[in-house]
Amino acid sequence: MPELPEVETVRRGLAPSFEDARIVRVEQRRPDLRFPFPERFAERLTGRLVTGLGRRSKYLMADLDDGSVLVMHLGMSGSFRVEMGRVESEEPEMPGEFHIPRSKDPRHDHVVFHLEGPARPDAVRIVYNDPRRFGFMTLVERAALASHPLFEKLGIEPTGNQLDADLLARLFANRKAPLKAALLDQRLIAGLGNIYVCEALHRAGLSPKRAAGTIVTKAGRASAGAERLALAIREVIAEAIAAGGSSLRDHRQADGTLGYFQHAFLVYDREGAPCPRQGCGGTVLREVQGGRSSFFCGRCQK
DNA sequence: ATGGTACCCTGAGAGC
DNA sequence: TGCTCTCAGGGTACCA
Repeated sequence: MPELPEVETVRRGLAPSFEDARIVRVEQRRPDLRFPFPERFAERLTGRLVTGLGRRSKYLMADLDDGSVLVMHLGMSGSFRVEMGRVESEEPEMPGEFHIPRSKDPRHDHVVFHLEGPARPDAVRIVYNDPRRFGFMTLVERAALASHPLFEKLGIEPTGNQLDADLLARLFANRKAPLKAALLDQRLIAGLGNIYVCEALHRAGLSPKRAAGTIVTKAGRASAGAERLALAIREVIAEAIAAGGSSLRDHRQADGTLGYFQHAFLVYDREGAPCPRQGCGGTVLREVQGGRSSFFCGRCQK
């Protein structure tokens, strides 16, 4: 499901169950997802205390008390759900109790973490479900994280003020790849995906097909477009996180609730709709770039 | 180094 | 109903 706002939403949903809990058992139900699980995966996790749950780009990382980090990526279709108590029974939920999401398709429940922790009186299970199996999990020593192949080339987070027009200009200078491709390049900016790139480009009034280097002036300075783009990226990401991410195809968050940012999409998956920009009058188009759909207004995105 | 493509996998929805 | 086709929020390997 995940771009950065969805992964951050998952992190916040899982943190109360994961943090300060002990992993008492791990069910690893197949040898691989996108990649093989590491050797002795379940064994290395069993007995560990989870000291924190973080996020870098689209990766979730659970810090463990032995100095290792459980790194998890959701791919396209991965999701977690939290189960508490006797979820298999038909007992009605207690009033005011959490909604307990049942598995949509238990065949794709690939990993189950059994936890004991202080957050809730009941034992907790965290279940990873991933029909397409583009997600993966691995274990990395914390001291080796920065130099790990997954992380060493990752670009900056599109949150906070670090991403400004000048940095964007530096990253994109002289690049001939389209803006769409440059924004999706995780080595430049880490965490953007197809939806939020489409949305940010529309907000900034920039065409996804325009060469990335053209948002830099001849003098090597950030253009007005670069200013708008940096702002648009930070805003759309912040708004999406605040909304609990986007829930496409009924994809639920860890606590069973749905994010609602999909209702704020201005162009994504809106081919043929009138451009929502005031006074534009254009139409939202869909064109494939690099094998993925770009949604944009052909009139106001230059 | 840079940019483009094919491919990994399953499920949902459209069209016939 | 059932078939076939296309598409899907990601990333990597490999090519020119």
